Amino acid sequence: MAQKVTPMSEDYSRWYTDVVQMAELADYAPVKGCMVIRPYGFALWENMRDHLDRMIKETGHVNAYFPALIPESFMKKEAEHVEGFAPECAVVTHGGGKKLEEPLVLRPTSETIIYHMYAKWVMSYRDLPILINQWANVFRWELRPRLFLRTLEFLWQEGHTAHATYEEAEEETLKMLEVYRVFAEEVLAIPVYPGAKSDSERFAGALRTYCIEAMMQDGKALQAGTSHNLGQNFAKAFDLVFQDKDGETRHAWNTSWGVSTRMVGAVVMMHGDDNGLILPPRIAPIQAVIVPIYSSDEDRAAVFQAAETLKKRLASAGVRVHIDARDQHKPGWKFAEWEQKGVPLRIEIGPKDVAKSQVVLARRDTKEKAPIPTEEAIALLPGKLGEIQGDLFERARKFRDEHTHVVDDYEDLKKIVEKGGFAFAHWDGTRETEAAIKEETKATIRCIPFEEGAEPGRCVRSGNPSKQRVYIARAY
RNA sequence: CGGGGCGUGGCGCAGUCCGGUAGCGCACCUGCUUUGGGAGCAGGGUGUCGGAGGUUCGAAUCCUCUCGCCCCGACCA
Repeated sequence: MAQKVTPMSEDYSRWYTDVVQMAELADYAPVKGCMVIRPYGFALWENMRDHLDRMIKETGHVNAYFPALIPESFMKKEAEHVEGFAPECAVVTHGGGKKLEEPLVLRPTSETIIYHMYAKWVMSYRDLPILINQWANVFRWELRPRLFLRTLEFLWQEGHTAHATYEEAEEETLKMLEVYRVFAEEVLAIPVYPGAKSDSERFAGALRTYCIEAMMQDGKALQAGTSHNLGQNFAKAFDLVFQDKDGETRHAWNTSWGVSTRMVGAVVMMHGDDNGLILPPRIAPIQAVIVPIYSSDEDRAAVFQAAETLKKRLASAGVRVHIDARDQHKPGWKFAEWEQKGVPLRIEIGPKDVAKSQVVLARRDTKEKAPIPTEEAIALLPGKLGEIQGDLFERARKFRDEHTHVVDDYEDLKKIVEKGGFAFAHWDGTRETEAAIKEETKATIRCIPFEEGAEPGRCVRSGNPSKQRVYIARAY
């Protein structure tokens, strides 16, 4: 630590990398494209994971674990799936000192092995639905890795369900997208646009893909979660059939949905500033850090006693508190370090405070700092954390709204995505137009919203009739 | 896979053009003074100069090969 991060305005990419490393969220591993998630980063991920896990369980799902090694032949059973994932698969060819008869793929996602197993477990409509989630690592051989955003191995949850009808599968797909929206907005304080992906952005093997799209502070889009209605594509490839009420044998309908450690990157890019990370209180590993200030031994003892008492009382009020008891650093150094690490609230206690039964409270996001009577601080702190959570979301939403522009002119669209921001424009719905836009602007159709912009118009690129507006932006 | 940059104490770098005792900052250790926004002084330890060959009396420096990483562009959560 003891260094400053590159200012966001100077170089956004470097700012991001600096923040991640200086906050000790992650570090580069010896293998290119791999990273180590450090304890502080992992604590953050655990908090995110625990919230989401609860939400997934509350919607009726159970956790299980499927293996990371998948027979290569499985990956080839669903045509689109093979084509989509083949280039980024890592393959194990040797084991036990011998060349394997059949190579094993390190899962890039687990549809194939999971539906193979479901096929064994399902006989009748009474066995449906199957609502399973797993927390796992997956591997995708990315050519251009970035900490948390794109690494060869990453952590995620993947839900895989099987249903008796199309309608039920579609309902499940949308239900989980909504879970993700709530998770992003209420837990991570990241506002998102939910919607559907265009055909060319669809998951390999899915009927339809839905997503939530967030806007980072450089105006680029980040896909924060996806939910797929897989139709019967995998059921057909893996003989996942059941006997229905009427005695007929039918293929099941599947869905899958996932959120990954990429979300950690989203939190960094969404809320951070030039002093480092800013964490939403709901997921911050430490919500309030107490920095004791002292010079003489007597002061030190008195200050620490006050700090310990305060810590106990706050902890019993449900606040995650940490006392920075290190002797080797001066208070100013500690202030800077905890700011880099994004701790929402800092509590300073010095001899003057002890004498007056007060503490100094400082907010990470607004930099506000003021003395406050200790009793009052204890009473108001949980609420303060909630207020910060809300303010972060509002600030992010304001930023996003200010950088989302309704456009009807192609030149305007080019300028907007170049500068950083979302264009909300009409699109004729064709693959050709989408490809042309991408070619000419490096921006893609991020999502087709469910309701907003559903009025007829003319495609911003082709001039052909359009049924509705879509979000277009450059993306991570 | 194309373009660019870089490998030298734990970290960040200088030294390489023009070969001649391997240096600086930070960090670390000890001591004293300090402590309300990244402390000061004194003392101390730290290197197969990414690797392999070669040229030379002598290579971090020159030559050949090689490995790795980072950044920017085409694909992806």
